[in-house]
Amino acid sequence: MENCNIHWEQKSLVNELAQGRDLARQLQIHLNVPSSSYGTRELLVQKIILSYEKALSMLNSSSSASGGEQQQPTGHVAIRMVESPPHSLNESPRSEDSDREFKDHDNKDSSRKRKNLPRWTQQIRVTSGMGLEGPLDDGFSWRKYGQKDILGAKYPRGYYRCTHRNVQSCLATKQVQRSDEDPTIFEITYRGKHTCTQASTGTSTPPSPSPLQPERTERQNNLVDPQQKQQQSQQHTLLNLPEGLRVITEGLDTREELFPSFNSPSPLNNSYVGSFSSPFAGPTTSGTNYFSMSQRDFGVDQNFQSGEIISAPTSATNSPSVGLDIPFGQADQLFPNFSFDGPGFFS
DNA sequence: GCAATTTGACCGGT
DNA sequence: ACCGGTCAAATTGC
Repeated sequence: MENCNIHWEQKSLVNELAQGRDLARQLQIHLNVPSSSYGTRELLVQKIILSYEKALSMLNSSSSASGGEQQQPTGHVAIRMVESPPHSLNESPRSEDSDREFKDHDNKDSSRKRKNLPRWTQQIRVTSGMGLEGPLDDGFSWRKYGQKDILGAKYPRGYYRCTHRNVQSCLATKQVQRSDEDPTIFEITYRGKHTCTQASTGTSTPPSPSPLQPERTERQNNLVDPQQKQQQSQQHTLLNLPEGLRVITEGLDTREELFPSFNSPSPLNNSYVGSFSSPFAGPTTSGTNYFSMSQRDFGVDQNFQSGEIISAPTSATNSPSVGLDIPFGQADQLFPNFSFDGPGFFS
């Protein structure tokens, strides 16, 4: 008897999710149609949100008997995508970065300069209580290779590259800069797509959380340094994280599909379970859309405890090497955990 | 002892 | 010349 009930609920849930997906598709179409009005889009967004909210509530009521704190405990992670200035990317053959190592060898024809690599920015606000580990941990293994004081910036900028750069020539890098105004905000600029297969490393990278060490040049001892400790998960134990994830997509008129999974009927785990969180919770971003997603299906890092992620896709270019890539190829990087490999990371 | 981080130097673009 | 990004030797942590 109970099974029937559960089945029914599952069906409803799937239904709801499918509806949300369809709505999202519609929205995508609308985004591509310039004639589409904001109102229409807004409506679609509302519908999507509603749909996800329903789904989430179903999940909450039925399963998740554990605690029921599926919604939004104390922490939130808000992601804000802001379209960044066009940044005319002239594909000048010669470009900035000094990859001596690569350059010296045989870089003549391979114009795969880092300039051509996709690039976007993510702003993360860390709310009290949460270690910075959370938002700063995006599921990838980064290795710090530099730190620089930036002109006009109060805090130094950290430079990170993929740990597997040498072994797998993964050119992904990122920069972490703390906002001087809001020390709770970290601006993380990603560059390049991860070509490495991290999760498979035999040696389980210890999730060794690097202790938060204060930067030397800092003036505030309150805040911790942008230290990334990533851990690759060999097993995507998709724990249902109680955290709520607020995604603020702002000015996302990029025709690019940031969320390819939304419209791709791929049988994979595209099942995004999400719900809309009441607007009150959100910052002032007017005209932005909030998604609150439970992380269960995203395998989102549990470290995301509280904090807001305000992300802004910056100029991105297709990586020449990966012709068939998603335009921005960032969906999987912005939300590395959302894809397949959930950071199994410790507990 | 190894691996990651620190930190000053170096390099290239503007 | 300045500035941002990277390298690599030294240092630190595990």
